[in-house]
Amino acid sequence: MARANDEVEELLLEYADLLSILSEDPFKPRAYEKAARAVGGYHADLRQLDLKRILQIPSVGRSIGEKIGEYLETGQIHDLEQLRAQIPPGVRTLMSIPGLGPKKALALHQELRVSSVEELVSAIDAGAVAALKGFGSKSQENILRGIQQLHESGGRVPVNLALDVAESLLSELRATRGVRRAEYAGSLRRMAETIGDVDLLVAAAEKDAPRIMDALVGLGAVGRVLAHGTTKSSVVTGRGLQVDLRIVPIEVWGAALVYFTGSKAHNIRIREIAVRKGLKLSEYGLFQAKSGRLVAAETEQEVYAKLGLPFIAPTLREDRGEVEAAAAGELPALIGLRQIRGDLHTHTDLTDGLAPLEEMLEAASELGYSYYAVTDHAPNLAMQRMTDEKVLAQRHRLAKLQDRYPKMTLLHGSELNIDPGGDVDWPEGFLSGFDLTVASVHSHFNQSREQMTRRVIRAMENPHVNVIGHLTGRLIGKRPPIDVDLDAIFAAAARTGTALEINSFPDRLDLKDEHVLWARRHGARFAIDTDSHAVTHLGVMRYGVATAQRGWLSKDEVVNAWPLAKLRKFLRKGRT
DNA sequence: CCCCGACTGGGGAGCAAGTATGCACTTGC
Repeated sequence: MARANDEVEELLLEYADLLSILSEDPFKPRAYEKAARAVGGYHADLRQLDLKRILQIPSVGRSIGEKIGEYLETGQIHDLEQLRAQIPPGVRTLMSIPGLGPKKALALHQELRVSSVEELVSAIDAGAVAALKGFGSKSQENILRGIQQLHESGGRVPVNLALDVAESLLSELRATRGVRRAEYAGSLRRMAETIGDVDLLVAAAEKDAPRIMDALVGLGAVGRVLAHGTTKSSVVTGRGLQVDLRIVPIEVWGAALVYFTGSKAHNIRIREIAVRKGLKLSEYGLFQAKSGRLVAAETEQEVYAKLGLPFIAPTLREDRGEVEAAAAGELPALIGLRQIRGDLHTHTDLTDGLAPLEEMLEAASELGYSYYAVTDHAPNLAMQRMTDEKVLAQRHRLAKLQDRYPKMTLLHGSELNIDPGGDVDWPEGFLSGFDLTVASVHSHFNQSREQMTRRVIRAMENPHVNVIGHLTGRLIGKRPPIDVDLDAIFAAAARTGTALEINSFPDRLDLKDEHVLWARRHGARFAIDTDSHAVTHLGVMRYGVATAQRGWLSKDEVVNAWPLAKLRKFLRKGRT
């Protein structure tokens, strides 16, 4: 994705890392990190901004602003090149090994001339690392394990997998004597798209803590124990996922939950508010800075309230402006799973789904939906072997099945294929026979940015295309997103009355949270769909809803949270 | 380095665990 913001974000992060290795001042790299995130998450494209406007981006001051300007003009940053000349790229990679920070990475580079992961392994094998001050045999073991872990998974797993692990561990912990409460926190509670490690939080009395920790490390799913303390332990599951457990007194449950849910950036932000109010916030509570008197700790609501803020939903806690919005009383009324009235993108075994129509409908009706769209693939995706006759027969069958579901309106649709030129299956006359259509890119992913953008916009301009399915086509960890001008597409979506899908599949999550945030600024509408190919898939809706929450959506912006009449009007796209 | 509230400089989150070291430093959250 060639958005200048993303490029600059990456360069600033690299600059921050190199500074943290070379510089004594810890605040300097932190300033670059903060600016990097601010630029990456900024709504406007850097290339459209002059220096004056760039300086208006929060956390970007004179020095960083000039570097951004230099990059936009010349394609590189002189100061960064200088740092790169001092530190080989491999040294930065060393810092991604768990247990190795900037100080130790620098020591390895300076003392042993180690500048890559491979060289580090050789140095350990040769016994050179053991001779180094600050490294012992245990450090070496940890480093070697860290390298292995790094190679195995890139370190992160899809959110659904982490959730499964967390829920099964929690149910065992909750059955342990002395456990008053047990929840997951961290990026999982914020429902980030991938999870690096699972954070579990348990409330228990101090005397029970050692036994609970022993219970955790003894669980069947636990493979390796990284740390085993009385209030804090870390283990790795058999499948390589790290799980951290903290035990806190029940009296400070709320403060601890806030703290361990994060994000780090959100915590720093609310801590700053505390400091300004003469308070001190930690995982043990909110205190008067001077007297040390406890102000709040039992519930998250109390902690936020004493900071002068309403409760902020975990999915918003990314320091994307939620603290400011909360302070101003302008938090969105977030969409919730219960507000979803139907699914608008699903398949059956008529094409590549696994379950017959009847089974899908039965499962959908059990979810309490008030409408449900069947959208099997259209003929142009040849491998699906769809024909006009088959799809018309399905429509007839669906109409007959409607009698069984007095509370759920059955909608007949299709997932159309957007061809390289932006055309879709079937002429207008045939398309008008559907209640709705979803149109998606399924091939020719490598078109130029211009072609791809034109292609998608052309599809949106079709009066019979209602939803753009999984816009970027990414498969997390497998296939990169297509290269398109998202800004132009989001604007066209709003203009043409075409909904943007939030595909709920955990390996897609497409649009992703940042795109949702971006698209809603254009006034776009969204459809949170499961793209179900089996009965069990209908349940992934929760991940799409979480993504929508992370994109600040309220039900007004989500077409499948609308009553049927309002949805139908939207689907007409201004046609009469 | 950025931000803020000043007016030329101060503060930036704070804690536990682990490791190596001899009570301090690094890392990670």
